[in-house]
Amino acid sequence: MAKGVNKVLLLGNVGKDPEIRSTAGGTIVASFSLATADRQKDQQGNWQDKTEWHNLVAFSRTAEIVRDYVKKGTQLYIEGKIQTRSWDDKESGQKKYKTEILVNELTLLGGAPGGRSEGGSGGYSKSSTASFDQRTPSSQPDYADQGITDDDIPF
Amino acid sequence: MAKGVNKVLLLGNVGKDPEIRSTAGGTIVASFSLATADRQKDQQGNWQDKTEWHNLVAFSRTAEIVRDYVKKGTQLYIEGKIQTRSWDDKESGQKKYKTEILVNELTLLGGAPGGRSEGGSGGYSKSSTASFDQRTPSSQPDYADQGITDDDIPF
Amino acid sequence: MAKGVNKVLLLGNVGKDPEIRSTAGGTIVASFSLATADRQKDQQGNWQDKTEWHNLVAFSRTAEIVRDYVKKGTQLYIEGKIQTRSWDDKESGQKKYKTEILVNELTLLGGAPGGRSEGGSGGYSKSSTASFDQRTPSSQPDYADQGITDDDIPF
Amino acid sequence: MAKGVNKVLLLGNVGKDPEIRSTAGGTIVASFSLATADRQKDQQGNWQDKTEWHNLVAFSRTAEIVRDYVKKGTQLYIEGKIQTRSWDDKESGQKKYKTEILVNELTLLGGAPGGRSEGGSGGYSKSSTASFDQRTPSSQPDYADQGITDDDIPF
DNA sequence: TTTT
DNA sequence: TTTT
Repeated sequence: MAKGVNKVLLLGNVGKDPEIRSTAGGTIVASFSLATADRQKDQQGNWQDKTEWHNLVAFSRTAEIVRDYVKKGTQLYIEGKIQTRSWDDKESGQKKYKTEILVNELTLLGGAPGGRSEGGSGGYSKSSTASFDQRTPSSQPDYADQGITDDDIPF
Repeated sequence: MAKGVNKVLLLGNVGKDPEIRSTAGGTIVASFSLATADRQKDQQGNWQDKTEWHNLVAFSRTAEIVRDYVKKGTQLYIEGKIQTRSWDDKESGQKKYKTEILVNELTLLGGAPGGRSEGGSGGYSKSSTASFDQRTPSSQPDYADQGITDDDIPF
Repeated sequence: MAKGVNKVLLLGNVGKDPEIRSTAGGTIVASFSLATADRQKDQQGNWQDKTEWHNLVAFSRTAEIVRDYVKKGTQLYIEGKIQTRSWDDKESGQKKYKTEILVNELTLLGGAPGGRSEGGSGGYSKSSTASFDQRTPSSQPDYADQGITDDDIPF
Repeated sequence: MAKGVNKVLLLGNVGKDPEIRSTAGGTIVASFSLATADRQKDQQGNWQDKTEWHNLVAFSRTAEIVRDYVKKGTQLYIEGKIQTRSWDDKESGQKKYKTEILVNELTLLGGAPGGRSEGGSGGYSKSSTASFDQRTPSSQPDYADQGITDDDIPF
């Protein structure tokens, strides 16, 4: 029986090809960003588009679905929970925080140019080595860097 | 018509008395933290309680309700959206991020020791000047510090 | 300030072209059905698809969006609330109930064959006169039949 | 992987003591009604309270929690999905429909007069034989009446 | 009645 | 970094 509620619902487009890793214990981990577009009125009463970026993480079976079906541009509906991880930045000595959405459920909506029906055709690679999230500086909380073990997997 | 979905649902207890401020334009702003309790199985299969803390912010009418009815310990259900603000830390020169929940709707559930019907009796102060969230270091993004103007209010 | 929560989130496909009407007071009303697909394990442990049908109703601005962009097959995400209307069946004298989702927010996801960019091409009519929902017998609760006035519009 | 979304979130108070039954296969079934209060403006611009009643059903472990902790007046937050069952009314020969919320998750909020900490003291009985929902006429879809077998349990 |  |  739940004691509280911590639920997030997002519908938007994936910013980059997901990054797939494994923990020492063999659990698959998928990380990716999702953009949600918002239409809101500005001070002048004009409608403005505003994009909010979210950091998402998925484990195990959900991570496999992400690995197999999700890429840059994919339109996605997800349900998850908010989690904030913290760590000590080695450089500055400051405590740092990263808020992520742990994805529990996921519905593919297609919608991407060259979308999921594309079949992995040329000029496209899932094993992108490009840095996934430029917002996070060098001292970012990488699961590996933090010596994440399977104790940290939330189930 | 919405172009995406960015929705958060939280049910939990308020960590401290909310902090109430105003923008230069006179918009009331309420900031507070909310703890959501989670029960999940650990590696040994035992149920573990885990608390997740969320930073919430409310504006205008919703902020007034927070000011008038919400305090430390209040049990609350809220709906809102995720927003991440960023700023340059003056000390370290690093870019910093703070993820907050912008509260749109709020349902009071009572449940606080000496709850909302108490009427602000002794030993208790809403105008707490104590640092609101110890997790955030000295270089935290204060709306005032960042020269927040009414252009930043999201409506 | 809300006193309770009554929220519905649906993502699925529209079953028929929406039916558009107006109240005596000129409020536009859109009615349509939405199918949500579910995948669940049966007794033998096999995955089974199951479709659930929902009756949706939208008013005013939201109804205009439905009228202009939604048709048979459109993939849609909606937020709304559950409402059950009741009336006395003239034939049987029994009290009858119809549960509907009052749509507050709506996100178009395209996805229909000959989707929303089609532009109303041939063999297609919004002003379908076909009975909208066969599940409801002749004594159905039609807004007009019930002498719905603008007092009944929930805002 | 989900193919659609069918999600309901309710926060309100239980109308009567839940009705507890078992299927032939031994699955526990709990049925109860939940009232959600809404505050909305009427035509004159005055705030009006409006109560919406929902029929809820829970199975297995969730039904046990309902049996053990939920009674008339209990304040509850639930998550579930909408399901409409249909059957042929033996009397009138008409097809009838009943929309229910299948409860997946449940958070107790207490709040009831003589609430969940009461311990089942006198003058109070969970095994109420009183008709559960007066809105439903004599030809209501009872799980037993319909010869519900364990094939009908949705998992 | 939808859709994949 | 996405998308329309």
